[in-house]
Amino acid sequence: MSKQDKREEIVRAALELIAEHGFHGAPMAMIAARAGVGAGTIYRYFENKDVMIAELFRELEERSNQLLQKGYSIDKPIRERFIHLCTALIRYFIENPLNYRFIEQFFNSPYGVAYRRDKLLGTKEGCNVFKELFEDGISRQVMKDLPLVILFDLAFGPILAVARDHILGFITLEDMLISRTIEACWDGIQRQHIITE
Amino acid sequence: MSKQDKREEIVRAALELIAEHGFHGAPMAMIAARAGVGAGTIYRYFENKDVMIAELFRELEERSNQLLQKGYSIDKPIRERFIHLCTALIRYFIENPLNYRFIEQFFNSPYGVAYRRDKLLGTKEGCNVFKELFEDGISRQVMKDLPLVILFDLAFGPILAVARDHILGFITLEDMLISRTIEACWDGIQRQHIITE
Amino acid sequence: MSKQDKREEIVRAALELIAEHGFHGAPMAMIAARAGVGAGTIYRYFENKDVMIAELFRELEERSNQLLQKGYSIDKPIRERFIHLCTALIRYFIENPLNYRFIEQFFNSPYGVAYRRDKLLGTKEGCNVFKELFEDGISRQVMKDLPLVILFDLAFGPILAVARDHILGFITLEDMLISRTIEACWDGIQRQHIITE
Amino acid sequence: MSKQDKREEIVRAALELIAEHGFHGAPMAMIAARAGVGAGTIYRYFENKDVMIAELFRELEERSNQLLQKGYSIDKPIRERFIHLCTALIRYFIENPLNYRFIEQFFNSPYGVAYRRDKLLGTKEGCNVFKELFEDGISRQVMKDLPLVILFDLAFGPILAVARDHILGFITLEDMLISRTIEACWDGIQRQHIITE
DNA sequence: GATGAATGAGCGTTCATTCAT
DNA sequence: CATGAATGAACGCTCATTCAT
Repeated sequence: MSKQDKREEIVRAALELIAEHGFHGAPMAMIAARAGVGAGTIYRYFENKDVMIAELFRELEERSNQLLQKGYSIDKPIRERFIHLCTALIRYFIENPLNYRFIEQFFNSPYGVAYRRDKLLGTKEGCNVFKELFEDGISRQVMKDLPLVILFDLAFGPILAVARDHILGFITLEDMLISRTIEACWDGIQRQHIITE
Repeated sequence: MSKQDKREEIVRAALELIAEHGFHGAPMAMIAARAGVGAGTIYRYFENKDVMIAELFRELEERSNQLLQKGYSIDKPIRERFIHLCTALIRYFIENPLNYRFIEQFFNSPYGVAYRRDKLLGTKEGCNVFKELFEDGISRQVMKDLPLVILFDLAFGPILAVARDHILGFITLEDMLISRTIEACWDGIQRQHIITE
Repeated sequence: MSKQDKREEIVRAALELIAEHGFHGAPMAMIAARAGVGAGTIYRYFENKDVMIAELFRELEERSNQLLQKGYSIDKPIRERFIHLCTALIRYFIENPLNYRFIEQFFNSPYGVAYRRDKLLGTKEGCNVFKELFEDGISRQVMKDLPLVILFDLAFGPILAVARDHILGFITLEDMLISRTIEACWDGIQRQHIITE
Repeated sequence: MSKQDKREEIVRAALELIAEHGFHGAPMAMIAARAGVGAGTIYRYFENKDVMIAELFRELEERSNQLLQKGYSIDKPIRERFIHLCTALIRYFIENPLNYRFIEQFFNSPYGVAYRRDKLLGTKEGCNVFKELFEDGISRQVMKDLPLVILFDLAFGPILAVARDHILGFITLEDMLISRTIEACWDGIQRQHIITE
């Protein structure tokens, strides 16, 4: 097995086990066993468990970011762009439930808080299409003029929640339902128009 | 210290430590120490750690449910009822950040999944004002005709998210912002009217 | 409940629970609960758990000794006396399985070793009919001229074993079988006669 | 220290401490300390304490069974075979007092009861020379026609008892005494002949 | 005197990490 | 390098004993 393969195997095993059993239910020895490597070997690739988890997340994020970009164009209308991104995101979660579960674990942990702090407040910019979109949406007066953080919450709150509920089997998200859910999110985010009875 | 006080201290200590460090970061010995009691004492009040956590959640839930009901009337319009409940909920979280953090931990754990399963699918009814409200909203054609689970996600997703972000210091939710956020949630949930440019 | 009654209840509860679950499976709190007294109360009657167990044994021994003496006469032939005592002993065990189980536990523990040391080597004499019987049997040349300890083992070894196996349900000791078992013990202990084909 | 040595050390330490202080008086940490290994190391060799004890017993049993078979022939007379086995057994116990004490502890515990149940009632046959011998003895009308269980008790009851008393220092079993004790056991078990004064 | 809540040392067991091979 | 056996601190939990009421 090549060095790269070995790393790949460790990452895969860790993702699976953490997604299935949580951080605390996935001992390093078990991860090593599933990866088909020695327990000590993991430490050649990752300084320790925390670092491994953080790096794993980073890799998932990168890959999912690339996915979101596919077919995405900054030239299309805000609404279309929003729907495109959200749909892609839900699809990604539904098709990769392990990834979803891992990401969920990650966010609901001290790692996640630090990560979000960096993302929202820090200078670690550049990579976030959503941020761009929301800033665009606000400045063009298509979206509500709310703090960015809240727009994020209005979008990601429901999206993560429905993905979770689908994965847990509480609902079945077929295309129509995904679409209607995202429309609802959009309704929450968009600047409301004058309404006539 | 009276028996009731001791239990109170344990509950407070557990809540604090679990909120701060998560279930796994809050060993029984640490909880005991913070409560100012012996390690064995906790087991006079709770059968084991799992039971303690479940009971703690149940108590929080009960108290918060009572709070939500205050000033709530089934006779008022759906929208008003929705805003009342959501506002009360966000306020409760903001004013009791430890409770929020604990509840968050609880939901993001096997306990929480089982709990949600009971709540959403099971027959364990009666206590949930939100469920009532959403069913009412759908049948009166005020809310979108989406599965209950999704309406829940459209409401709680953002609410929990903004509460978290406030508690983490990413935003400051003053009254106006709370109000506007909830309005946005409502926009997502309500059936959209015919719009004129 | 009178003081004497209370003590009685504690003794009964301790006997039952220790017989059923062993010394380590019978916590003081459980004994107190079954006796219907407070946990601290036990310590008014017994200095600690060890002392309680020792005293419990002493009481059982005394009562069983009295039972063995019933209908026993030093004037009857050795063989008859042996059979009388052994039969009474087996009967006692069978009819009081809890007592048997407790005594067994006691002997198979540090207490039992110390007790036996006292009984066999020490000066703590006087109360033991068996010792008298065996010494009598040896001096009258009816029993084999073996060390007292070994005669004890030849008699009690099988008796305790069959009682145990009856209580565990491995055999059913009806009268005939008891009688034949004791005869076999006697055959082992008695001086063997000249044999003709 | 090699892997095999380490296991050996653990087994030795466990045997010693359990023999000396009983199962409950031999904590895993103490066993580890005496074996000169870390506490967790034991669990690399044994799933848990119960399994360790059971396996330890199995190993002792196997070795002692092999010992008993040495020089044993099914073609010799019943009596001779009986004496051979019993002598070997007592010798084994006397020369390995720790093994004796451990085995005693084992039998006087839930493990032992289950084991005996299997051995006596179950179908787990094949390995037991004594059972074979007794069945042979009965069918050839050399031994008393008593249930197998009782024959076991008549033989093992005294043997275990004298071994114990030797180990505890209550008697000293030199060859002659061993021989005479076993003869006495045989007298108890054998079918008695017609006797002339 | 009687109580039973409180104690905390001690238990069996786990697991992130190290390091000799 | 890769390994996986070894480690030991830390966990959840029990229970003999104490002592304020």
